[in-house]
Formats: sequence, C-alpha cells, structure tokens
Amino acid sequence: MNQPIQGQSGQALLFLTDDQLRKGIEAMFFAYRGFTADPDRILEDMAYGRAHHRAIHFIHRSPGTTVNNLLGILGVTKQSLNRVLRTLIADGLVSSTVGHRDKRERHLHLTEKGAALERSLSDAQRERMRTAYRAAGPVAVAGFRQVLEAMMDDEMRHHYRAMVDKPDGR
Amino acid sequence: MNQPIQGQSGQALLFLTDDQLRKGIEAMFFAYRGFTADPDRILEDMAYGRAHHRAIHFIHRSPGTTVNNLLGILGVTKQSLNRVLRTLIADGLVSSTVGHRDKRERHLHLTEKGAALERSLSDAQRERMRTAYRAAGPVAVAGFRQVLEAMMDDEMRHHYRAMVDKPDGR
DNA sequence: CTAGTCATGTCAACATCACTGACGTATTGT
DNA sequence: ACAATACGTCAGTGATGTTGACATGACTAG
Repeated sequence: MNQPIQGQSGQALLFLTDDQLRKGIEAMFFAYRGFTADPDRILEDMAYGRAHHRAIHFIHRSPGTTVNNLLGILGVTKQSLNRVLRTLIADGLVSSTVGHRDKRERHLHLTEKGAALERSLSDAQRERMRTAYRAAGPVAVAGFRQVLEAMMDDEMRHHYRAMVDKPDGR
Repeated sequence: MNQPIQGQSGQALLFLTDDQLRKGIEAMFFAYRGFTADPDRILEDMAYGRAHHRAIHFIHRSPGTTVNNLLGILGVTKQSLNRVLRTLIADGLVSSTVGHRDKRERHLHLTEKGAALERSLSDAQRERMRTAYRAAGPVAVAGFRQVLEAMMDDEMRHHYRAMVDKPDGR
C-alpha cells in the first residue's frame, strides 16, 4: 500500500485504495470543523455569521477590492453578498467608496472597527493553524498546501494563486 | 523563512509568519469548496443537500450506528439530524431497526438504494481526492493528513481516530 | 417496584445563508 | 443613441442550523 509506481511521464503514481481516500475525506470533514470553530464562537454572540467572516477576511486581504471581485472570490450571488455587506457597512465595519476611474465600482475597505474584528477573528484562526503547523512540522506543512491546492477547482486555484503570490497581501 | 528551529524537546519549531498562516487559511477555504463541489452537484437535482450526504456517508462508514452516535459525529442537534433522517427513511435510502440489546436504540443501515447513492457521491469525491493525491505525491499526502489531524478539536480527533483505525470501515 | 435517566421522535418558532428572477439606476464603452 | 457593466434591492423559496418544550418507551438504580 502507498507504494509509488513509476508513471509514464516520470511522475510517481500512487496505488490508492478506497480506504485511504476515505480517510482523507473524513480528515477534511473533521479538520474543517476545527478550522471554523474558533471564529464561529466569536461571531455567535454578535449578529454575524460565517459569511460575514469571509467577507471581512477578503476585504482585509485585498483592501479596495470591488464588489464584483469579491463575488468571484466568494462564489456566491450578489444578493447573498449584498445582504452581508449591507449590515457590515451599516454597522460601520466596512466602508464603500465610489471608484475613481470607474464610478460604477465601489471600493471596499475595513474601518478601524472592522479591522479590530478582523484581528480578533484571524488571531484565533491563526493560533490554531500555528499549533497544527508546529505539531506537524515543515515537511508536512508543504505537503498539506500541495494537496489542498491540487484539490481546488481551476477557478478557485486561480484566485488562490493570485492572492498567495502577492508578497504581503496588499 | 520556514526554517526549522530546534525546540527544547528536540521537536522542530517553526518560525511562522502571519503571512504563511494566512496562506494556509485561504488554502483550506478554497480547497474545501472543491472538496464538496462534486457531491453538491449530484445532490442539487434531488431534494437533498450536504447534510444528507454527511448522514449517508457515516451510516455507510459505520453500518448499524445509532442515532446518538451519529449525533456525536456530526455535531448537530437531534432535531436537525432527525429532519434529515426522516426524509432519508421515508425515501427508502436508510433503514432504522430497533436495537436488540437496548430496545431504545435505533440501528441505521443503508438500503440498496441508499448504498447506490452513496456510491455515486463518494465516487465523485474520491476521484477528486485521488487526482489531488497523485498530483502531490506520497510525502505530501502524509503531511496533509498530519496537519489536518492536528487542526481538529479534541473531540473530533477522537471520532476520527476511532474510525480511521478500523481496518475497512465495518 | 417506583423513580429517574436515557434514546428517540416530534412540534413550534426562529435565524442564517444560500438560491432564482425581476427591476432600477448610474456609468461606461461602442 | 444604445448596449453592456457594476451595483443595489425587492420578493419568494429552500436547506440547514438553533432553542425550548413535550411525549413515549425502555432501561436502571434505589
């Protein structure tokens, strides 16, 4: 089991049993629960949910992003996103400014208040990530990222690469 | 960056920047989308959703499991699970039989019809997993599983280990 | 044997988050 | 001028989750 077999292009092929794959599937399921657990706990007290977290995360990640860009990244309908953005803007966590070049566009930024919430959310999530990374070690981390990237849909991998390649997220 | 630093217990510590951790967070987000995309596509035509998929998966995984056990694994309220189970039983995908030793318990099994749906769902998901595993290679796969396991909550890791250690899922 | 606990099912009410479809407004590009 | 684009919004619907309350039958400890 798990023995590399030489493929035609020189790439190592794996003999993968259904059982091995199932373990990976269940690992994804349980790990994603842990992954979202900490931010969920913080958000449940406020009137916000996971959708707000995602919006806040990617606005922080790409300040000045447009609504359309965010739609592509999040992969939801504009009605869904709008409901979230409306409350975030009304509560003063996100600012929406008319575009300079193209006045149809709205550029989204976090306010001080929004940045503070983002920090508390991502601190919790990063802490869990840091612990997991340390427990697993650098080689495991590299493999982790490789497998995740290979698991994405093409469009999502495109978004992911575009963001990851940016040096510091601005 | 990413240089291992020798920790006090001989364990390698990592110097982890917020930026590296953020990439891991985003990788999880995008990869999970891909992970659920194929089953979601199959289910959207029927009256079922992701919750039905999860129930079917774990009933297949542990045939004869009780409602309470399933509640612990899925981490939802009994009202939520019951709504899903009710439709699955009514549609003849799942059978519920009174316990032998303890007649309060109900033992859940997939019917032929339920097993057929499970197969089509897991075939799609396994195929994506297999492709990702092959693309990343055996070392990456081991690291992937290590990091995911380290990311789980204790309770979920307990469920995970209990299931993974079983030889063939029965 | 009685009382308490347990496993399950169910009703009602409600919140979040997603969807489709339609419509309006302002702006931009051809 | 006209079409396409970016955005916002209204209305309706569905899946999934929650809390709280209540009922039934079965086991279990006193």
